[in-house]
Amino acid sequence: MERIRHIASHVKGFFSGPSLGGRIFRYGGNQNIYTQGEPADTLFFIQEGGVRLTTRTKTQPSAVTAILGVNDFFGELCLAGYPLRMSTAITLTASSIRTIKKEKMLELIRNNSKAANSLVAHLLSSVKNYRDHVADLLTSTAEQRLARVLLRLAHLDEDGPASLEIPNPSHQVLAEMVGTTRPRINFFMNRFRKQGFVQYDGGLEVHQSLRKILRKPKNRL
Amino acid sequence: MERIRHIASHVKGFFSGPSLGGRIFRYGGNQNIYTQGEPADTLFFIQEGGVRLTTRTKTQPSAVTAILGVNDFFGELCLAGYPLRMSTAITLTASSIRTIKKEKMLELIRNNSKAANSLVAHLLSSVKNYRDHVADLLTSTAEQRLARVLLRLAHLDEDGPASLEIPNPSHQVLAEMVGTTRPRINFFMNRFRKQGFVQYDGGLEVHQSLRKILRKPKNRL
DNA sequence: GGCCGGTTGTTCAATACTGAACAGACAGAC
DNA sequence: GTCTGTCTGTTCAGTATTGAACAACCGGCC
Repeated sequence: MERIRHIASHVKGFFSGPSLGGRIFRYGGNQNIYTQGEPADTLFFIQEGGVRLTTRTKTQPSAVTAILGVNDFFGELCLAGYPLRMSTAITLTASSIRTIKKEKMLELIRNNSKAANSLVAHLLSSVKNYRDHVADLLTSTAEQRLARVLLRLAHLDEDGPASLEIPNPSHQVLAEMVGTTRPRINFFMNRFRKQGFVQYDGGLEVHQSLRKILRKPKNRL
Repeated sequence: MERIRHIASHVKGFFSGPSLGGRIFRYGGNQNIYTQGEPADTLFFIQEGGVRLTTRTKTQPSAVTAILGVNDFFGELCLAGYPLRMSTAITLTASSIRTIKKEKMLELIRNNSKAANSLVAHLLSSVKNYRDHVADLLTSTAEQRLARVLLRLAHLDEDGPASLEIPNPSHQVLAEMVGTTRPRINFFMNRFRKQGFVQYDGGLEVHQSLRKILRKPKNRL
């Protein structure tokens, strides 16, 4: 007799099933889904593609707080009663995204314990991701953070082992993901190219060898 | 007739009630609760005091990924099936902390929809906090991040309006919270003192005027 | 007393990063 | 075509930050 040992992957795919009845929207790359400050009463669920969440603050430049892929939620903060979007959601690539009305979701998690479990599982893994991201931001150099962002973007299309074409974000957007300036991004990208870690023929191609950067200690030219 | 509009504060205090039956432990300041890598099968809930979560990585210095206060959870990742602690939990001040067995918690959220709601509400607010933290790390200077950490620590004892005594963390720990080096912390603390933003007589006293630092643009000596 | 470990205070050269500026490429609008 | 906007590529002076080092202070301990 198996006891339930944890909330986990056996419910992870729950929201990709057809049981939700929400509508599905298709977007091109780099398209706005919602904007910070708009009224918020729906959640979104990524069926295909990728999304970035950007947060503006008063005095500071804007920052990309999350890079999301297939099976990730966003806009979920409206469940906690925030009436307005806390960030701006923009697609990274062509995406298909399911919308779920907040009320429908609340009803689901009240009446369907599988749905509740799935939501909790997602939120827990989301918390873990953010924690890792914070640890990364506190300890890594800008170069390493850029490497991580590129590898993350590459894995949104995950398959090939050696190298991957990725959605082509502008240096400005990369700067907001990494927390640095555009010239700095340009500088690092050139260096990555010279070292053969990325390639630039039409699209951008990220090699797995870029992982070397992550292991590099903080010094040296 | 009121419909339920969101999961929120009406269930936030749920876990501070006596209904859980978990044991309550008391700790002094700066005491280890659990260590990264240990087996994980309990959650913790802060009744009183404060806790920091620290993450070690292989090559990098360690980083403080969360500063938690009253009514916050930690150790919750075991619910998602991680068998080992992903970080080290250490008290900031004398604290009283309720432990809840993972199995008990799973049972609770299956059978008690109020408990499930409370957990989801907590996780959502946790996600929001992490998002804000990430945005902060991406856009602020080390000086501003230190100011934020000090203000956050001050609010753990929240009451007085003008200035607050706070638990006295070493410069080394502050460095791990801010993501910089100890000499840098020392430099900023001296500057804060000269500007009258903090005071140092026995304990550390943080004035609300420290908030000015948060509004300061990036330049100038 | 002396020793120890952990702390603060401080210096410094080497390195990382910012912000502003300017030029060229390219694509769509008119 | 030309204008406009957005992108890459690049330079640079000024500023911020690192990492290592050394001195001094303290509390506990033997």
